[in-house]
Amino acid sequence: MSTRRPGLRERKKQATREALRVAALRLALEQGPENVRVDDIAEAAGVSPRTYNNYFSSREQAIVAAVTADRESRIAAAVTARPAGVRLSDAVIDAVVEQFTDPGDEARDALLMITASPALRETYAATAGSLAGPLAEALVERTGGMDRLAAEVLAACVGTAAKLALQSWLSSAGASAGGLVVLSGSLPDLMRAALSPLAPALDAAAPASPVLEQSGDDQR
Amino acid sequence: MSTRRPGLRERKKQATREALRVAALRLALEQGPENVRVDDIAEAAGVSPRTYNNYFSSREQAIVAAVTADRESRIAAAVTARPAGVRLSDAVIDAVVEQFTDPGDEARDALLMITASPALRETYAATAGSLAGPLAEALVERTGGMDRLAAEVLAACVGTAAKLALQSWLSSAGASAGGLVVLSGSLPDLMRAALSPLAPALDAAAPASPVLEQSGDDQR
DNA sequence: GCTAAAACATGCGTACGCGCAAAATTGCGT
DNA sequence: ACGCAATTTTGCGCGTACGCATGTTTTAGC
Repeated sequence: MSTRRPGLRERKKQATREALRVAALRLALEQGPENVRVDDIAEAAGVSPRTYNNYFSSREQAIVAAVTADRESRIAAAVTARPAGVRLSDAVIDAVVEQFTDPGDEARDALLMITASPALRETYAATAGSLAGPLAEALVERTGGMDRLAAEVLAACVGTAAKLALQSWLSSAGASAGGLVVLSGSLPDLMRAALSPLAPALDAAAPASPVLEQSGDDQR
Repeated sequence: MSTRRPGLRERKKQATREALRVAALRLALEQGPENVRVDDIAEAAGVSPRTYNNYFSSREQAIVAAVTADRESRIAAAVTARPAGVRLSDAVIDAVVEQFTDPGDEARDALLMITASPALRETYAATAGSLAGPLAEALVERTGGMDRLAAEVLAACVGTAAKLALQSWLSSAGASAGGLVVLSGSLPDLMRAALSPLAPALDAAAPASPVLEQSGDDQR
């Protein structure tokens, strides 16, 4: 009675998804992203090509998913894990920067590959825009009842800023008319710079109920 | 005394693009969005199917483009056109709301159709996220030298907020686990509500605006 | 334990997205 | 006016995305 809840069916689904992620990443690393067809990935994962598209709607998604995986929920968790005293903006920015700038895993070479392929870059950057859901939840929880729409908006904006930072960092080219210009800088610095314009909005949205909990409410 | 000389070549390009937009919208309205193939649109516009994809990278884009067209530049123009005294947040919010909530044209039925099709809804909402470029330019110009990255970030966030507002407005369904919940409201109100959390960030980013400062605090 | 319902995997067929290279069109110099 | 260079259009082909129908597995109900 230990591993009950997920149900056998759901576990198989997750296993298949995992297998596809792993296979996609491995093949992409071995043969280069452009030389991998979905049929190859499906075959390596032991499923039919059609099944692949039941899990990922594009070839790049599977490869990138192997790196991003559950980053969204990790960020949300990191936000709620911050001590209650720190300002909301600091909590959010630190959490996002921490989760994005720490490849940690063996994903280093994977990130290198993603950097090299425009299609993968775009998909990778797009994942940053998808952290809205869990983060919004975390915002509501942390502020003790922030306006729901405001939380959604701010979470989505954080994702947008992170996405911009990633794009800037990954670009180094294609800065044509109206494009971004400034690069040069480490990813943590760049991401902080991209997120800092949002700090006033985050702090301004937190005043709903300044309930103080365990320790002192004042910080720094 | 006519307009500039974009060159005959460029005019033909715009004409082709226009023809594709019009044809796509007309066919979609007549036969329903799902019953229109790109070949049909291309044929109606008098070009080859391959040429279609030189102008639009998806079937939905052409249909939606007939409605959105040059909304991005109109918003940017509206921002710069606001008198210099008003706060940046008011200028931006008013401009965005004004441009998004005025279908004006005969696009009313088109919007109705877009509302009905999930694929079109997504593409339509995505256009909101694409107003970043011109708007960032307008922000820099209006504030007289805002940080470039900050301008990009804030412009993109305005687009994100507008996109969220549109999605909420267009949804009325599919609010499953973690999704948005409360809707019910006119689009202008909804969009103002979605944009207001960003007001502090916008005002904080305006460096030197020694003008009137009213105590209006729309943020509770 | 058996049966019905639901969910999933798979094959097939259609349409789409786009890279590539040849053909057509336009811009410009002389 | 002519021809060359740049740009655009077009046909072709490959790989992808997905709806639909079917067989198979899992869950639910009795």
